[in-house]
Amino acid sequence: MATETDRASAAATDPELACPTSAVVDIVFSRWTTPILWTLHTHGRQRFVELERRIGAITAKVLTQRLRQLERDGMVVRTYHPEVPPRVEYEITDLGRSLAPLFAHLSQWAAANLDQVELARHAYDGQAP
Amino acid sequence: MATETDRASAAATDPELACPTSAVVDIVFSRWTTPILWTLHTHGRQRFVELERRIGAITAKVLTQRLRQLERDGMVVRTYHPEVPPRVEYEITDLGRSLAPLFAHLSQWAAANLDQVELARHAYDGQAP
DNA sequence: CGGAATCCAATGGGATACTG
DNA sequence: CAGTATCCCATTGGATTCCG
Repeated sequence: MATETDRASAAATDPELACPTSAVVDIVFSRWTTPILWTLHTHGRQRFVELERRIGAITAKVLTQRLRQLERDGMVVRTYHPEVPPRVEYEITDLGRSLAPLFAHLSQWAAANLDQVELARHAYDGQAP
Repeated sequence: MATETDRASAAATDPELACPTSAVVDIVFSRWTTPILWTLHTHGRQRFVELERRIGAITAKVLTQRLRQLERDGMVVRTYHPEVPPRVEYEITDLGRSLAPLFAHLSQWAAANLDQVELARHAYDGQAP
């Protein structure tokens, strides 16, 4: 709900006016979302702890938050198994999988240009400390 | 400088271990960077105030910060003209322009799938408030 | 196990005022 | 004009504890 409210407040404070990609960025490129989607994509359906361990540096709290957001955006499905101990599994959806070419494009750009960024940084840092 | 230090601390706390695209995300998809690059790409070389006005909601402080970062990463060149009043022009570099296909891919994905995200959100919000 | 709740420190970003 | 400096608030994220 609150669709037009969202849009209104977003248009008031967000960069969407100046850039048509901003909406996607907020959905897909929030912090930790790419590692989560990547892990779910490459390792398939898995439990909460598995995700936690594979990603490594993330805390349980933040992982939960990001998974909730991804679930709400339709990128991930959460399956709760009422057992003892409880078991929860996460899986990437077709919508989430549709990002795969985009991610490939991204890592391709990285492979081709990341060293140029490094060079630019060294040049910038080395001229006026 | 501090390259290996950067890498070490990044590997300790960042999601790079789990996702090869994280490095790019930090460079390209930080807040406000896509509107800035988009504006520079579509309107060409322009002054600080022009950027400020076109992007709209951004403050001068934040715009300066982001421009500095983009300059350091080699995405933007800053040209200072020592006049009165001073004049500063910003322009996108070839490296920055190399992101154009990626941005196109992004907005293409948005056009095709953003409504699905909306639907997922409504479904999620409408089931268990 | 998979969280939710609480507390707390760090960071980011806005508003304002000032300067070369 | 193009910032820098300062203050301040809101949000984020970490650590910890507790629960079904």
